[in-house]
Amino acid sequence: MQDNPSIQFDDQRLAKRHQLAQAGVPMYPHEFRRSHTIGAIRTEFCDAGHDPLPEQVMTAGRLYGVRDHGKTFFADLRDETGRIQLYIRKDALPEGKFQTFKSSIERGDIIGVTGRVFRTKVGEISVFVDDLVLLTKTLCSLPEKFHGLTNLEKRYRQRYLDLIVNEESRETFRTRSRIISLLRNFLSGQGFLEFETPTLQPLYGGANARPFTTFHNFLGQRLYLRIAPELYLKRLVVGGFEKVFEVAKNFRNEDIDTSHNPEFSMVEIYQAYADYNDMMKLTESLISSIVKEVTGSDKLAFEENTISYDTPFQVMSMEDAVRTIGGVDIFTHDPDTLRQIGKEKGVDGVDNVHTQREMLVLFFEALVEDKLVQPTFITDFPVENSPLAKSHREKEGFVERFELFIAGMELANGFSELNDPLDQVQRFEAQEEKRRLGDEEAQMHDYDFVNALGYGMPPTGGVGIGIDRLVMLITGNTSIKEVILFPSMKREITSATEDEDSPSA
RNA sequence: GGGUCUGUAGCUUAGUCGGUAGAGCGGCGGACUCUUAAUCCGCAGGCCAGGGGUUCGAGUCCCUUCAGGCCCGCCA
Repeated sequence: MQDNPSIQFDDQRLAKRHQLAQAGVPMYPHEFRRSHTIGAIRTEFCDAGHDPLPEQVMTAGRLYGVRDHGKTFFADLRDETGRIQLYIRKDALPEGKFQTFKSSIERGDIIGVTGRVFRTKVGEISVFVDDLVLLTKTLCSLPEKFHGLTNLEKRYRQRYLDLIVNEESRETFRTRSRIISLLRNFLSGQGFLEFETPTLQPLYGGANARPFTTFHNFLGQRLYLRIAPELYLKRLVVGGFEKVFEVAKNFRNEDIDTSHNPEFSMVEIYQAYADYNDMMKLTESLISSIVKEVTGSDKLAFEENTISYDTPFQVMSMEDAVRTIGGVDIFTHDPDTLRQIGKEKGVDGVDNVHTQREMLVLFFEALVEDKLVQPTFITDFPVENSPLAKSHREKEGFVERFELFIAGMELANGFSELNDPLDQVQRFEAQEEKRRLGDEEAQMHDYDFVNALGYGMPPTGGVGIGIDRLVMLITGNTSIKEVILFPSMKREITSATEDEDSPSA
């Protein structure tokens, strides 16, 4: 049976399965109608006494601890709503059931029980089992009951197993789901419409990143997995939808680390007749309301810090941030002096740039970013780095753009959207020039998009918020892999894949 | 890409100076009708991540491959 080393069924469990089959016990019945979930039993019968209540309940779940006392068993049964103890007595079960249970049903199996609720003499609410039925025989044995599964690689690769045994992990993903649903409610409540735009795109745009490339056989054409939904969502604003958003999976062909996964989730939001100030207001109210709703507090611990999500968040221009936090007043120095200062302060890349504005960005990244622990909007970026943002209404050479930093992480990025089609053409051309010079992450010239702008997009504010990082902050996880159910992992080479042509098949 | 640490039974792990690979949980057999990391007695279970080397002898030392963690670089 175990010829294929990729299959990790447990021989001892296979033997039990065989026993059950011989005895004609159904191992994978089609349904089981519960009268109560475990959580419902706990609420409804919380004041049960030592004598079993008259009412019979039917409930189901996975068996965790099984404590064998000879002619009785105590066992822990768990479903999504909670855990409850079963009290199983030989003399209470139908003829033969006890023996079947004892010999062939074990920890990890999924069973349904019929019984009556009571409280044990040490005070634990339990189900006095009158009958039980096997609902799913498991063939893989569960990790140890006390230490559980701690091996990170295994937790990520076999997330289902992590979820079975690690309540904290289950709680993290429950919270993640809740955050996304609150996000949708928040935006819908303000009149935003949710749309879905292409994931497979003939051109990629909306961010600076290397894409994944694929090929459509029928079209005979190369396609890219989107790096951002931005350019499509703005087409919707051109089309007359004034408040739109998309909860989008983005794909970026870049390295993997504790804050980057090749595919990640982002919500992008666009609002007509709004500017970047409005989008900052929207962003902070969205984030702080989700934090409060999920945790019941506006202060959260993250790493060694306590982060306050009280609004308003701090706002600082990039120039001010570099001056007050980085200690360098960029525009009082010429580029050569800045290069000198940069080298002294360990700022990378100063040899490759020549303007004060470019220096500003480098100084910001090196000296300021990771010091922004409390929620802080950094505003007004140099035009060179922001081909889709509108020029600043007051500061020459800058755009109306902001990024939100929390705990040193970039959490959101938004701007007053560029809607002047000619300006957009020039920005794309500048990007094309960068591409020609070998910048693989410069943006592609999207002619259909500029034509869309040619039909007129109202003044619009937009923002993208990283959902994975938001979940990290709210759940207190410092690795993005802890908040992505199935994080990208390198393929394992098993002996099965090496021995494709062995006679095992 | 660089550095560093890790990989031993299904899981959690011990393994000293290089000398027969040890435990707990889980499993199996036995005892036990209010336990909860149940308890007690007994048993089985290991290609020490893979490959190569040094050695009389390697889980242990060396080289290398694979996978993962962390830090740095790269990257919105």
